[in-house]
Amino acid sequence: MKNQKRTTIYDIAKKLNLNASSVSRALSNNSNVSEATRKLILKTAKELNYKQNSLASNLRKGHNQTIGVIVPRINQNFFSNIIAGLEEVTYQKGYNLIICQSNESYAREVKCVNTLINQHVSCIIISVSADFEDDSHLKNVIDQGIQLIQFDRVADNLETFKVLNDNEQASMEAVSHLIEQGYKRIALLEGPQNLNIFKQRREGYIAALKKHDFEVLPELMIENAWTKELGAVATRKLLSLPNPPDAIFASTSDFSALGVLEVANKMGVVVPDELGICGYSNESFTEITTPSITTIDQYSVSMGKTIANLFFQEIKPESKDAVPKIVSIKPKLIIRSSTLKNKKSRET
Amino acid sequence: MKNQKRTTIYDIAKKLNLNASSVSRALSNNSNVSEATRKLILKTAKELNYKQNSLASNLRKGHNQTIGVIVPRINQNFFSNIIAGLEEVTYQKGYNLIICQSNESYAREVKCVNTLINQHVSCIIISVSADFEDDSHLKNVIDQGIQLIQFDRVADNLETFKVLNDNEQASMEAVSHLIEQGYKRIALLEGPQNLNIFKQRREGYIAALKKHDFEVLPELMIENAWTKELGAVATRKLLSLPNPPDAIFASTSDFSALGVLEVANKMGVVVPDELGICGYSNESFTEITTPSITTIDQYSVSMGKTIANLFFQEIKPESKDAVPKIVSIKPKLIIRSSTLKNKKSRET
DNA sequence: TTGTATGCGTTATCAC
DNA sequence: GTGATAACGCATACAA
Repeated sequence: MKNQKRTTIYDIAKKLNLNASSVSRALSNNSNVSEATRKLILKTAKELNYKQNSLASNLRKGHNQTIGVIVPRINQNFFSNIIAGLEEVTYQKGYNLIICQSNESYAREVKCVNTLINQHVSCIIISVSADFEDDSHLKNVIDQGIQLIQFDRVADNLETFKVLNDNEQASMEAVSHLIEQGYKRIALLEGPQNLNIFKQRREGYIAALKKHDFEVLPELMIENAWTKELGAVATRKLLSLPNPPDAIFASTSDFSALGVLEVANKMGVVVPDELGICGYSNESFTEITTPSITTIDQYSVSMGKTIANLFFQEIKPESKDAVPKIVSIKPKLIIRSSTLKNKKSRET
Repeated sequence: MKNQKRTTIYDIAKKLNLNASSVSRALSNNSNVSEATRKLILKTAKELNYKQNSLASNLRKGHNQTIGVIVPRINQNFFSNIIAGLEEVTYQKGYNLIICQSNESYAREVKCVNTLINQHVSCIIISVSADFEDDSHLKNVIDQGIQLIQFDRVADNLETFKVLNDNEQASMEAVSHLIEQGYKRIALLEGPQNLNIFKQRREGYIAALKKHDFEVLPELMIENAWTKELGAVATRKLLSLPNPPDAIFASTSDFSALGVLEVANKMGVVVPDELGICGYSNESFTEITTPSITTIDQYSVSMGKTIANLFFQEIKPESKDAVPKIVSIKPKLIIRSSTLKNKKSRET
């Protein structure tokens, strides 16, 4: 039962004294075949348990109903939601997804790109790794005639379709919210500045401060505070300053914000009264911490759907000239207890 | 730049006045080619930006360096961790993953299986959907000569490689722990009994009760309590019993346990003193709730690796007769505050 | 070591 | 409406 040969269209043809081409036509279900033979063919195909060989079909047709996806980490909420959204749409269209994770490594990202090129996928959807170096591998994708969509973390200078969050706007709203709540010294936890998203969040932070005539204080901006642990380290450092902040915007992630919260709790710093905390991403845990954490929702599942729809509506139809388009999605500030200084009513 | 033809081995051959077969040999890098021509070929391959067509290669070779994965939901912690683990190992081996999600729908699961068969994947790794009906589609996989590995939620009667958690054992330990903590009436929140995992967890529950000479009370076993919302509903029902439980084992998931906790908090029932709570899965939020939730860790990432290694070590090597093997992984009880009735020291 | 010939399973382009 | 045949790009058995 192991190495048996699978039934092909030839087997069906032979059994029915027909030609393989007729079988192919009948199965592809669009060309000219008499209704009678069509039915006969479908019937015996089922009897013989025929399964098409997509490899052969795609080779012949010169294209592949497959889309490649490269993300830094599959099991990170944001990305697994993106994938879920992508999969939802592509499945409906009969397309398959090949998933790769770069593990935040540039070298591995390059390898993933090459594998997907080899696989002749019709599109590559990518969010680049943290140690992103240059975009030659992405240029290569385009040179090979494969569509490219970047999302979230992108190579800025490369002209491709992009689906982005408006990080700057979101960041500005978050900081403005903190200011409106009466916080006076707002610190920023940042991620690697070679990634567009973190640059934009910094810009939003600065813009909000300036808008409200606040000083931009370098000592309140901590560069490498991406994880929970690093968020905790940064918080200890910040709170021991002679003039410590009274709010921390963990623009990198909710995990970082969680690190902030845990340190504050341990040190007996009352959140939100003595310290406001805002995270980024709306991880599910943010609503069940004590207090619950204000954060920014990126609509990740629906973002995944948007990306897929972009492909099917704008890129695939050859009719249109695919002029790279940038879609920007406005994230939403979710206000929770960790920044509600003035309110008595806390949800948690 | 769009519909250009990609360079093939023929292009390289032509340029060097060689035969395509030599190029093929040089690139596949194992056969007999003189070192000189090999280097020459590799050099011009790079110059012409040659990328192998895996479709053609796989068609010719009759197999595919690709593994198909079908999970109920990609963006569920357990499954995305499994996938991350799988991907880690398969990537090292040069294999690709095609990911599909059944969305807990049997009909869709069948479709996914068929697509993967068409793709000629060399192995299908599956955890079946909640409304799993029968295993004919899985039998089909085997009939087509494709390897099949089931994990976590499996079709019990089908003899295939399986990687399982020892749910019964874990469940028994959890309930025993509750009993040892002094809880006297322990309720069980259950999932659909057509899934092996939930049946086993029930059995573990019953075994633990019997072992400690506790009565098995049907009114304390709530059948459909899978989600946070349903967990909450079940809890309200349980706590309003004339003789309510003093502990609840949410064997379905941590989400369900979270529902229990939230209701308890709202009703002013003190956890763990008046109500012990134990969940299942070790979702990241369980350690940051107040109080933190006792739960069971399934080692999901490493389970993914185990599954992949099973394929590469036991199944792929044709030498061995692939006798379906069942690998059982022992989950770990993570004891946290929500069940530590007797202890003064709480971590949270 | 290199070249020749053939086939993997399908679809597309001809004829008839 | 149906059949014959070539081709997609690559790998391999065989001959040279």
